[in-house]
Amino acid sequence: MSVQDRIAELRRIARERFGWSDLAAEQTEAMEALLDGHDVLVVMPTGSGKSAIYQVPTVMLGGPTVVVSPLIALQRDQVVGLRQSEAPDAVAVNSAQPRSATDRGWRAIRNGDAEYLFLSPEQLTKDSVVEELRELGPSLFVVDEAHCVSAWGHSFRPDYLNLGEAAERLGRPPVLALTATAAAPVRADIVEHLNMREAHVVTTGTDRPTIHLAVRTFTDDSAKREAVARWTARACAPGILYTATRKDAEAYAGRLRRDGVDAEAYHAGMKAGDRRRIHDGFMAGAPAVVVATSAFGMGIDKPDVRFVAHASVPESLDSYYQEIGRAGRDGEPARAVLFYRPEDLGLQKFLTARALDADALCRIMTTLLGQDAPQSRSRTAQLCGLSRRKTSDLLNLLEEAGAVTVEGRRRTVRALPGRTGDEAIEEAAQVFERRRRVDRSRIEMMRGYAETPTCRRQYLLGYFGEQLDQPCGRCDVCDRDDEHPATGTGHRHVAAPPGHVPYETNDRVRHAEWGAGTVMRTEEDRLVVLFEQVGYKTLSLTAVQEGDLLTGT
DNA sequence: CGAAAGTCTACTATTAGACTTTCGGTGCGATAGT
Repeated sequence: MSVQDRIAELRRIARERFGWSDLAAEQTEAMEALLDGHDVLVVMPTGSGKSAIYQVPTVMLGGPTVVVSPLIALQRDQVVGLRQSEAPDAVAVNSAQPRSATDRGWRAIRNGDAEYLFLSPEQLTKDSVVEELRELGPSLFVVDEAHCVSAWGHSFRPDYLNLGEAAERLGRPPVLALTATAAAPVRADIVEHLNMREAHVVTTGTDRPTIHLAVRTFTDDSAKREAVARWTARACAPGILYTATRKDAEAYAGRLRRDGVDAEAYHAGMKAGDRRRIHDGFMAGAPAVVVATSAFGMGIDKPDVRFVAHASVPESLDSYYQEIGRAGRDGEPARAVLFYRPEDLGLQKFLTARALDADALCRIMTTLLGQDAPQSRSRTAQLCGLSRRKTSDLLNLLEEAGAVTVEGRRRTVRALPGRTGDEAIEEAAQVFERRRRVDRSRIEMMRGYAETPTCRRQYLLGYFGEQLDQPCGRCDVCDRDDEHPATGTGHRHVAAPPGHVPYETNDRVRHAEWGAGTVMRTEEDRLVVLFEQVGYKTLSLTAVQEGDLLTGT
């Protein structure tokens, strides 16, 4: 089939089976790459038809498509969506449904009555699931919300790091990773842990131009709280107010209700029933405002969210952009306001970079070295007298450090020979230290956004590796400069004349001390470089040039 | 890292201030009890 014929066929399927009158160039580009057997990483805003990229080719390929999805609620939505179309049926396999439903699902897939199978990464750690899938010979392996690999894999949901291995075990079909936002280190994490080969990257711009960006800075905590409550009460609903803690979510929701706002709190400590009620209610129009921790949002595809406010900074610009991206999906103007207090960064430092428990690490290593046979993770936890969670975290660390291997069948762990416990612990500590530095530097980039004297959108897009040549005109910094053009501050964020800065975004460079890195953004007098070993660093251009600090590679 | 709650001290009646401790986010799956 010629390229033109194949694209025509994709369009026909999209139209007749899914009811989509057209496909964007990026969509067909990604579909083509998949059909040619390539691995593909797609970075496109939610609502731009990411799901189509696997849904349409599945019809042509015919084999079942495995879709890894982080939340059971999300799986359910997708299954329902597909059932309502003329497209092939979909099923989900998870622990939240009765055994009989799961059995029915497997039967439907085996008989070819359903072509899409949704499951969590945890399901793919079960031999029975992998065996079953291998016999079926899936034609595509899709990881939805792929930034979770990077955001959660390293500690919260470690099974995300084993998806690459799972894909191998079930026959290694082409791998498709989908996400709305992914800065360079996140993309690298995804490609690495999904074992993607020469991943074809397809991306539309990250920018969401109709979202107005603003930051309001405070030194006093109570003044900030008051401002958050007042601003939110007056803001044009519907909207989401993000808080850093559950307690704050409850407190703000209570305050807003007393002020006559139809607001509800939402966080993971609430009963499942209440969470569902508030989620569904918000989608339908009431409550008008949800005050939530980061638990709220994935799967919220509500077109008319008019604001996303943050009562406190999240842990990275990746999360921040993910969260504000839920505003203004209808293309109408929306606002993103960050209520910023430098001290709030402390909580994020605590949450992302707690200290390494060297003692526990030592215990695990000693225990494993003393075992003749490989052990299961939970057995290891038992032997060491540690929680499963902690054991799993540390085992991942040891695995990344190459001191421990996780073996197929029952995913048992075993210490690799040829290394003493001390060496292994030392190397694991280094891996941990590197990750911590990178996490810290990401928090620093969050600080950078909040404190930048230049256009916010230029800063934000620069973080995601995209250059915006002119100030955006739709952020608080640009607004200020428009209001006071005579003060002469307007020149601050005019891009440097071409040739003035000898580096460009995405240039590969090497620093004598920090090693290899990528230029993420350039300003008149400084540049931000993402180093693989130490994370983001802001360098003064004069220092770089005078000290001859960077060499091109 | 920082906020809030808890405890102690001084020193003399009701509380102010210093010091210490605790707590803080995201979900899967499996299991026990209605």
